Amino acid sequence: MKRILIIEDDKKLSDGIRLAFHNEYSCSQAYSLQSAKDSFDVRQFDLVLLDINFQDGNGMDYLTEIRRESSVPIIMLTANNMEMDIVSGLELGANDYITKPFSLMVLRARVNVQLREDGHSKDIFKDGDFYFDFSKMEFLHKEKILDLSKTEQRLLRCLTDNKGRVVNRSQLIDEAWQGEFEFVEEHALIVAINRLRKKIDVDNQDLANPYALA
Amino acid sequence: MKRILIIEDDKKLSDGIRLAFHNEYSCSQAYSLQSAKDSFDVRQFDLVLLDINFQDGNGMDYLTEIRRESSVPIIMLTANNMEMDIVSGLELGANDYITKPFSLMVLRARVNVQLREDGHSKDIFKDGDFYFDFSKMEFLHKEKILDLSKTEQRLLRCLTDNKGRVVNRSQLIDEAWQGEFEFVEEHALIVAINRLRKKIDVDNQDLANPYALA
DNA sequence: TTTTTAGAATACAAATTTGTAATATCCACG
DNA sequence: CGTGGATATTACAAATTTGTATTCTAAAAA
Repeated sequence: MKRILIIEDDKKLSDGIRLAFHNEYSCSQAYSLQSAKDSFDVRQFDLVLLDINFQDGNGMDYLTEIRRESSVPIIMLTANNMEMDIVSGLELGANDYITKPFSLMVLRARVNVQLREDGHSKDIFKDGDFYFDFSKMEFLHKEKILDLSKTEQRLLRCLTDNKGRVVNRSQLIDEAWQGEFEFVEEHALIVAINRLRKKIDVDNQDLANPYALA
Repeated sequence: MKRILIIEDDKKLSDGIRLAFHNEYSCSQAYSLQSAKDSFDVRQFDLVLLDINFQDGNGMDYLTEIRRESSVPIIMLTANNMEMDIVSGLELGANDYITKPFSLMVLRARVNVQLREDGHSKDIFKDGDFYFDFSKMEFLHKEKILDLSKTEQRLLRCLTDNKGRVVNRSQLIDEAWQGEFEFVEEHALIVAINRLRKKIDVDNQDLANPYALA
């Protein structure tokens, strides 16, 4: 279960969030900036909800501090709906900015967006028995790890980015050899594709017949 | 320059956005769903701004349609600030949802979040002369491409994810060998790190002295 | 049917990557 | 100073990846 750190001095609100997320996420709570710093390492979390106004400091400063050492998704959660606050929050590295009062449903939806593994995000591809996480270099078919070489990964990326489409050769070549293809003959692509197919070993039409005449 | 497709039937607004983005992004405009479908291939864009209410259909349906074939970032741009619309927009695969009226500054900030390459995003690391894009498998040092092997990439990922910190061996081992390390002796890690260092060839303290005793 | 052509499959050598071992270096501690 | 422990470096062989050549197959054209 993914872990969320709620840094929010309004205990009612904080508890409400934790309760609302109870089934989906494992929440930890800090009621002040200092206690957040003392008790938690943001790196241990998959997402941080961060308020701005605290007795003991400014959440925006803490945002900056976090961003110096981590790129954990951060959603600012605040009553300040001043344009400038939103803009600077996002520019300082926040991933989203929600102004109070907000609905827990909407908050949940926005949290889900940050944590999505549903294939709607750029780097995760999900289809049938396949699960590819390009950013983690994790390629699964029915839970089984596919060990792909670098070119295979690049080809696969090009194919999944164009799911349902016929990808022509030059596209695949561009993706896999990025400009260094002058030194290689086109037939290498065929072989590379062939090897990729063998590894993923499917008759999945999308992947098995991935390109057409250039 | 990154390309944005604005699908919005309010021409004033659409033009306003294009104008506001003029210096940063290259915008194309569609004033109806049909013209968007006819004239553009969303795949050619880095981001889509999508309204919901059109004469000729529902933006939400088009969102779903796009998501069947592409994971291009999509920001819904709409007067509907009904909770349920927001929730379902995000669930259907939108990356953000902005309700009209909105400030162009805020819109810009939210667009920038989606397109950020500033190292605040999970998969891009930027520091000094280094630029690593893990999701694209692109590793640069002063514009020069670093050709990293699979384990090197994984180790680097572990190190950049923990920038500024000392990473202990077991962490690196977990990241690079993901559970298959029983068959390998620990010294392999040392050698792998060594090779990585040689490739990135630096005395950058962060990277050159990356781990401590387990 | 035969021919032609594009693509698939196999084989093999060159290049790269990877694990292990052997050796060298560094540094804290006595 | 040395010695011991830890890390660094180098070397080498095994495994993997990759490019090219060759053969095979299938389907369209003649």
